[in-house]
Amino acid sequence: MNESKIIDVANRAKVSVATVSRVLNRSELVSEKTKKRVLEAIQEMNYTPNAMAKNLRSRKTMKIGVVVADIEVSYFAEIIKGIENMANSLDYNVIICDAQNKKQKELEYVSLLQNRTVDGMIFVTPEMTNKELIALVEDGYSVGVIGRNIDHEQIPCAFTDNVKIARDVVNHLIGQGHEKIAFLSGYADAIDSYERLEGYMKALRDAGMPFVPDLIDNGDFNEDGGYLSFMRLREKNDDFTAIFTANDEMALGVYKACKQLSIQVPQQLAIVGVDNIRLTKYIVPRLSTVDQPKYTMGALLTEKLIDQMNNNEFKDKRTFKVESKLLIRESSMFDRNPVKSNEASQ
Amino acid sequence: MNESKIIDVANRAKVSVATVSRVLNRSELVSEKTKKRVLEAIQEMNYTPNAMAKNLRSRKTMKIGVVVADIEVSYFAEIIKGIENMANSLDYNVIICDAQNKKQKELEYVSLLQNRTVDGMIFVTPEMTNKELIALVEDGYSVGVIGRNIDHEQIPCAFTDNVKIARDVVNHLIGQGHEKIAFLSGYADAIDSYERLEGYMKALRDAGMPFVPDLIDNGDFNEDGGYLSFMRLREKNDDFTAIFTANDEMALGVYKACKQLSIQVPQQLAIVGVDNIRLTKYIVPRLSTVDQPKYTMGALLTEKLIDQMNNNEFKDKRTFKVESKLLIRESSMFDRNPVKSNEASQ
DNA sequence: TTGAAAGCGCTAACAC
DNA sequence: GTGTTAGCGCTTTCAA
Repeated sequence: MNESKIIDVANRAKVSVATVSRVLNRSELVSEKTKKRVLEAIQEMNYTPNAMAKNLRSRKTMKIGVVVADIEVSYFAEIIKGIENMANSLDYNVIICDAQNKKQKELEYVSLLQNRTVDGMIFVTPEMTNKELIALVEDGYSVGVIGRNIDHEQIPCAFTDNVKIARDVVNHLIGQGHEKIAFLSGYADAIDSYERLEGYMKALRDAGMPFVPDLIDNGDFNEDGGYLSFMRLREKNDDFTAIFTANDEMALGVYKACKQLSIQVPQQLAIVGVDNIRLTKYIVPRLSTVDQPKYTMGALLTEKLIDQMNNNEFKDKRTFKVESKLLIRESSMFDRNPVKSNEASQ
Repeated sequence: MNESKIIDVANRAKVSVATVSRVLNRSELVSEKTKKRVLEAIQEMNYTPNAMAKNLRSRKTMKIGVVVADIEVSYFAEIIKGIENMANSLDYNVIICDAQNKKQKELEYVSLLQNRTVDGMIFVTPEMTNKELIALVEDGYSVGVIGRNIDHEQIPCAFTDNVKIARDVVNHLIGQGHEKIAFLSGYADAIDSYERLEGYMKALRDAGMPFVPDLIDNGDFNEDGGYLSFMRLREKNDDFTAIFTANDEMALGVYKACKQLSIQVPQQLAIVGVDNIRLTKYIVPRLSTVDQPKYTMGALLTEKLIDQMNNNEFKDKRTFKVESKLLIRESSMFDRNPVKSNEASQ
């Protein structure tokens, strides 16, 4: 165990602790000669600064927490990579908090912010409400959000245009000749669900198609929820020929149901999801979906949040609206002579 | 921001800081009446203890770090869940360190141990060598390992019997009538690779089958590596009818190659992987694999490590060898009249 | 350019 | 059962 402390290094180098601290943190204030002596002492003693003491004194931890709904879902994993790489490059460490889809856990993780274990926190979860997040910020904590846009001066946000995503998808399905298109929403109260529903309705309206409430149901953003929701949908109305699910996980549930019910995809039912999770390229038929630049959202938001925490504000933008891209694959492309799509391999 | 500190609470409750500290940490030492007053004060002031100060003074952080090779791979994600749930139940927090398959990053994360950001660290990565890990422990740090067995008194380990895994797989393939079975290894120097190779050879020997070096190649535990390795294998020797890949990711690479080369699975080539990652159930044909109780390994090891860090040693076992289970699915089961396997849905 | 010394907020002897 | 107080190891004024 490394038991040596700054005073030991100071003694060995025949300087004061202040000087050692300076070469560690603000070495430009120390003469070359002294610096060299101190560095040697550090080396010889294999000294490592105690982060706890340093954090306490400097009132910073150089850590940010990231609360995700479920670490296993690749949508989150990729965002985390973006966050982590950017944070590391700015000398911050990242604490990943896996809420395992439990709101209770998310709330517990908030205490890491409150007890100063982390300097700031990024939420990538639909569970925390805008109100709760705003309350945290008003309390003085640094918070960033990925996946939605919260209208608050001090909350950096990275997100995609959900309305546009939904419109793109529905327009694509209409273009394929579908006239009855179902929509499988996430949690009814999640902002994503709401915005995607809005885009769905707008696209229908633009095409002069009727809006049928029976063609809509709420899942809960995961596979089982998608399965159950699809089954409910069929009870209400079973003549739709296409379905748009608010995320890929729910689309997997629809695949499962289709298999059980011997429904051919895409011949009898076209399916399109959102997120472009890894699985979508491996299932058969491959799932059409919407790719969100997840890594980019994570990186941009992190850069902004850290900048804000340090009061630099050199990035004047608070929000980052990134472009999503519809990826048309076999699940929604019924064509006996399929052309090679330029997006087929993405 | 919560600016109140323990002295403020003490003043408000008309007690000393020591008493406040006691109700916070060892409340059995405080009278009911006093405790109630203190708790009220805490509530009223919305006080949260400063973790940095607490950590510094108590020389504990109540955090453990987990270094994984790649957070996106579901094999790691599930282990993390096991670690996290056990740790949380013992009042520890978990810092996940995603090495993104870079050894350099893993080394950087070791500094979190050295600077006391975490009390202990769990390595779930083939990259760190036994030697490096032992050096850390000899230096006085608390370290646990998942995925292999390091023969050192102070390193708790959770792992499966890799030799048995390989034997089970190869025996299954032999049982299916295969006589030329290829083996796609991971990194040549990873302990997993070595042990699985050993099991592969033993199974062949037991069956009186020849060992053909040309039927072996080294991938690197990921999809692309599996693809490339399979291609090399075919150059050397293309008459094998079955292939055992040291993990599922590499099997995915083989699937890709088979698709390109129009090789039918399992009719022309049977494939079996290891890990039972989520994807294996979604690809077509579903991949036969070996399930390791990942969640259990994470949980058991964490319990032991934390116990050891606190010098309780109430768990006398240092190593946890958990049972793996061969899951036979369509990728290795060529049968025109397939029976419903009891494991088919796992 | 360097050193002395005052804390950061908390825990845990030790005293009562 | 409760209070007093000395640090935990570090950074940062302030003075030299």
